[in-house]
Amino acid sequence: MNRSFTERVYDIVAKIPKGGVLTYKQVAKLAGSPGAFRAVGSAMRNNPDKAKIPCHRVVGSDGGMHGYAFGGESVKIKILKEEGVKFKGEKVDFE
DNA sequence: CATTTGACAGGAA
DNA sequence: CTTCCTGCCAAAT
Repeated sequence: MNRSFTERVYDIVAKIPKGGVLTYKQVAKLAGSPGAFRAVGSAMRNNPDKAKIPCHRVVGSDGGMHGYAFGGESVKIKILKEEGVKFKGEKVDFE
């Protein structure tokens, strides 16, 4: 398991089901460091493989986004809607 | 080893 | 509701 925290994050994000969204905090927690949500964002920004890392399924604590490395936040929201995620204004609607 | 940075979170004003 | 500050963690330089 020579996997860095970031590697683990990629694995977790890649496992997010379609129509589902996890917060940076959740991903960080699942990755083993419940306080490393910042490192999670850094990993997403690196995004070594967008085809396997749906970073658009990772949102902030308020269900909003802070950026998207492949088109912009607007596109990110659009993709999530296409995935079947409900939106509340410009933020993901949890439930 | 020390410093800087970042797609964050939470609280205060 | 918006803006600023602080705290936390990991990777990069």
